[in-house]
Amino acid sequence: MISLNKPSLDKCDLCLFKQMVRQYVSEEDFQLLYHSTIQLRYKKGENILKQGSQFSHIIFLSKGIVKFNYENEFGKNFILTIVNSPKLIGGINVFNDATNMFSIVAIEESVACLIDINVLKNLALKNSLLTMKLIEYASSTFKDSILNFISLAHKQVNGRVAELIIYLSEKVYKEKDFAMSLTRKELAEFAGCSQENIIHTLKRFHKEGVINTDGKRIKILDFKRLLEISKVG
Amino acid sequence: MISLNKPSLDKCDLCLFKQMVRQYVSEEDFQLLYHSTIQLRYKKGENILKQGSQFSHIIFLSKGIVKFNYENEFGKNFILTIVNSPKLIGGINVFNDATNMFSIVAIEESVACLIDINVLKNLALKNSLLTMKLIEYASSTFKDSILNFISLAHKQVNGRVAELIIYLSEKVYKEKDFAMSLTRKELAEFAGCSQENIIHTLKRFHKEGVINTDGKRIKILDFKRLLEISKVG
DNA sequence: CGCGAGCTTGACGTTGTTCAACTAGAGTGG
DNA sequence: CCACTCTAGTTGAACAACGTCAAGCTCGCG
Repeated sequence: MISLNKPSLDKCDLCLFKQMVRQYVSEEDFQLLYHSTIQLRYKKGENILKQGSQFSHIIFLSKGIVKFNYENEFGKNFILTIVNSPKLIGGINVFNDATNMFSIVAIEESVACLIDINVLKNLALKNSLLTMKLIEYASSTFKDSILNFISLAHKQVNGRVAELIIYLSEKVYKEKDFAMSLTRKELAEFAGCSQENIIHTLKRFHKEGVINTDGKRIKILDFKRLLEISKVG
Repeated sequence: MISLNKPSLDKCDLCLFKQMVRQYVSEEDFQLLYHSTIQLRYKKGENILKQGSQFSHIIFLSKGIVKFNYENEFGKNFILTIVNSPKLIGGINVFNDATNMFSIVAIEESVACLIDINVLKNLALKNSLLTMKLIEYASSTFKDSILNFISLAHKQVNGRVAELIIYLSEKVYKEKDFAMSLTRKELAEFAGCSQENIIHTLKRFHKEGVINTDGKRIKILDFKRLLEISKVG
């Protein structure tokens, strides 16, 4: 965590989350929330939220890309999902005050607003509609992650890598031709296989003319074929 | 679905969910909820809730055991988790009115109360605390399922089967020696491997004296060893 | 220039799937 | 009461997928 700025109201206007909250609460309550929010900047690789820590803030990712990382009892990492801004993250267990199920780590320079959970809870107590909207907002991100994870779980590496490329292209980088900020090791943690297997598979796709790889740059050449591979598994 | 009875208030007293709701709403509102609830009995193998269908009821499983089943685009099934009564199930996307992510299927004769989602929503709108409690209640079941699934996802079959046996023993049947109502095929869908692999693995465990298998009956002989296998993966 | 991190390669053994054949028990109908 | 069939379970062999290992490569940086 590098800088700690009180966000200007200008910046907050760009924040979809605050826009949403604003619809349902009074200006007074909004100001309360605004003053209990801190905006932080994260460098690549920094933890925004640590697995096992106490849940204290709702996080709105206003800029950057993050990974949801789960570490098992043997120190092995799995990437549950990767999401792009702007998005409300880490908000699923808002009303379930437990510890965080996973870490959230910036994989590119990111900016996040940390909204105090207790202040938000107090607002929500006064306002059911807000509560519902919060849940709706938070659970959709969560649901996507899970579906993504389920989908990955029982496919062979070919299918998983194909799906992963499509996911990165469509949901994260929003380009058919993108330069990832993920290492091969991270790709492996995402696909749930060994690093070497990722490399072999990418190379195979490259040779077959499905994609073009050049270091961290991936270009999708034959989307239809890629989709087919991802489906057949 | 066999019988369709209006539950007696007596029976409702046993329903943990209704007990919970009762704490937060007026008797009048509770009656409203009560009259919009139907209680159904399901035979083994019957769908309580179908993947892809519209979300219309919150389900309280008052008796029986169910599986959460996910079917992919090729008709292949995966069991996400198996839960025992009493438990609130299928309630995670209450405020996210989408379609159901998975099917819920009775694997033993079960009884469930279907609570009308719109009536509940109206109550929740008047009562934030209820909303929060609902979320809390529903998301804890969901969270467990997910953790369970993540844990299974990246282990080898040995570890997955060991974990599965422990799970069934501790969370579902609550005995070290239990008679499952699951077929080998279902075990395979739970562990995410082939039926034959399940059989081979169970046999190996049997030979090594870790468990005793006799058809659908499983007896854990060496729990410590089983735990070890499940951890190492 | 040398070092280290990330990446690549191919060989090899292990794990897991598929397939085909077989067994056992339950239900059915002549 | 026996033959037939259907389903669940079991077995082992062949084959494919995958992880591991060990070695080498490349690029950026001190």
